[in-house]
Amino acid sequence: MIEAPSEEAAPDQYTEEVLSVVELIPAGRVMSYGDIAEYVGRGGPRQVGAVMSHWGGGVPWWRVVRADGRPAAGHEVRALSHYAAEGTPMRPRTDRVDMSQARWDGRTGG
DNA sequence: GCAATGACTGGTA
DNA sequence: TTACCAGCCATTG
Repeated sequence: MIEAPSEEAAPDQYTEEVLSVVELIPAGRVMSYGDIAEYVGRGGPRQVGAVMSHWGGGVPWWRVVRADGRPAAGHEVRALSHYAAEGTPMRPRTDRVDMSQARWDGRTGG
């Protein structure tokens, strides 16, 4: 169930798709904007980011990072706290996620 | 239709 | 790692 963080207008089906994917990302794993865009099969990474910017407040947005492993702009510190709490594979000496391990393929392992 | 903007992506320096 | 450029898709003015 996706609900708005405030009395804003209801999201479109595309928005529900994106938010739904973000919600099913397991802890300790992440997905890039481009991956989600392909997962839903609609729009592109910019559209996913746009949806997150408006409705990301109701989903584990920190599990959505850029292709480089960097978290959302303006929320890096917030994301870092979650990564440490979920045991997300991070790169040493950097505040970025190890996409080589943290990148979720949309499957729980099988 | 054109120009500007955006929680993006890949290549090059 | 950071900075610049070109490409991509949709929204807004």
